[in-house]
Amino acid sequence: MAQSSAHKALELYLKGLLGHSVLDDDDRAAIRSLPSTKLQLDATRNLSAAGDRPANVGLVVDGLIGRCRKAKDGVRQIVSLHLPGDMVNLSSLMLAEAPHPLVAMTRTTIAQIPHRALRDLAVQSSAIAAALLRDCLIDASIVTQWLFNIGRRNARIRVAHFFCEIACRAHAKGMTQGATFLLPMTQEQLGETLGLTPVHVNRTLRQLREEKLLTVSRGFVTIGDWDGLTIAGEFDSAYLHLPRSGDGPLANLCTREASPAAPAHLN
Amino acid sequence: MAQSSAHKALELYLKGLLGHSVLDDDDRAAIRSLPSTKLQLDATRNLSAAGDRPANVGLVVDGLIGRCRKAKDGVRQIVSLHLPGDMVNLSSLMLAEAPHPLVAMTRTTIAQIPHRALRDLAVQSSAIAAALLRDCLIDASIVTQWLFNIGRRNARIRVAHFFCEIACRAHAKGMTQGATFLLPMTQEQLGETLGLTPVHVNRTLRQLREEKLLTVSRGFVTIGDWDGLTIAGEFDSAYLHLPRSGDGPLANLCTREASPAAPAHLN
DNA sequence: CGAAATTTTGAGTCTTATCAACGCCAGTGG
DNA sequence: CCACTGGCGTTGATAAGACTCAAAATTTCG
Repeated sequence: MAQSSAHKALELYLKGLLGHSVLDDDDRAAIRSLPSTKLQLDATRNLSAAGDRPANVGLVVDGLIGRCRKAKDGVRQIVSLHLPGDMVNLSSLMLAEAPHPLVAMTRTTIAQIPHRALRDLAVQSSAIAAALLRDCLIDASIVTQWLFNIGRRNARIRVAHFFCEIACRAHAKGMTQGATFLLPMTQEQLGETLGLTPVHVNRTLRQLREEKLLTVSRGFVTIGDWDGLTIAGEFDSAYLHLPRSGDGPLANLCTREASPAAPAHLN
Repeated sequence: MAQSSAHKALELYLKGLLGHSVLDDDDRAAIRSLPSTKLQLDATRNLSAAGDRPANVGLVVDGLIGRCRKAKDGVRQIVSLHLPGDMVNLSSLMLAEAPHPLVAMTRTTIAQIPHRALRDLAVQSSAIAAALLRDCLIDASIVTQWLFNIGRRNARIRVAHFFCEIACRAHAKGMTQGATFLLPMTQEQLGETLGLTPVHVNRTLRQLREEKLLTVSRGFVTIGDWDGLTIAGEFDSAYLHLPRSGDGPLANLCTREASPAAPAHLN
């Protein structure tokens, strides 16, 4: 199972790249055969730095991982979240930076891919280089959206928007079942992501539940009213750069405007 | 003056690239001779979108410009600021995205550089490609820092941190005179940048002024106590990826820890 | 089953937002 | 030269949203 999961994650990652970039058969094969070594991150749900001067990028195989920044007093802000099939710290390939510590939200396994291997690929194939770069830029686009949300929107909009985003991203990876998907985060971790206290997250979730928009229970999110949630979250998925509806069966959740026809999968 | 300023801006931009990347003489010459056309942005200090599907990137020649995101109700969040010698929308080279509207904080002139020209350069020289990429990633690093600040820090820290950052960036470009530099932003624009209301910005600035840390008047910022300001702003310039102290006379403002010896230029 | 973590709820406080008014300053036009 | 104007900065009063502290209820896990 270990080896096969890393393959599955690479396949997922490749699928993501194909959503915004064109890669020929050689490129695809090269990505599929990228070498990697497994790394298990703590079941303790707590902070765990992964390498101080990373010589690897991480591919999430299983679980859920975030990058975070920490203030001296220990307060944290999670600045990005990575589902299985997402790459973490890809930018470390090109920019030597003090790596943001990683937080595993739950027991998480990562396939570490050596910088060396990815660099070789990027040199061989400019299409792969471009695809990786776009992946970085999309990450940045998401951070920008989060900045907007936290800077200008109240707790209810923030929380609703967040679940819209994760729903879209999970759906694009085929990780939703109907209107439900797994999101193993505590309310404290949600707070660290959304710039809120856990108590306020709790109250906001209650409010959204009472409005029949959304239920969160035991790490599972169930969306009760997709249209309502996108309106509550003022959500427009464009910044995620997912393929348009025409591009595949998975895309119809994430049309730019929450079109009435969209939430077919939410029944 | 028109033509020469564009040259000066390119020179400044090149200097910035050299802070984190190695470029040989050919590369430098190629960048210096990049073609551009001037664009004047409004003196009205208000929103002005620059091109819907940009075929250019923008190089700030003069003035101050921001990217922003806007909510339906018109509330804005400025997600990045660009001083003269900074590139705007560089990521549009590689990622076709709904361009963030640009806001000119004051009368601003931009040298528009065609995508085509930059792409050619990047293809010719992988060193240039890498340098441009790093520039994008540094932008993203700044956005991430802002996300942290807005998500987790109160108004006083945010404001102090912001002025530390701008001081460092202006200083790296040789745009400070002693402890003073130009920052032609209204308090409303500061609020849109920091996720605060203009009224609260005003009160926070007063507080910092009373603490003798900082004075803002008529678009000029004067730092009264650099060490105090970095402490108040919990500032560590690492995320800016400016050259270290050893790399040149301009760098000593921005040592990672606000070392007692650092603020030589602030006297 | 019991311990620890997490979620939920309540009460009170604080930071920040909102609303409103006034003063200052630069530019304009008589 | 001066009144007028509009944008911006400043200040006050009040309200709202989010935080803090605390404790109880629930779930998770050994």
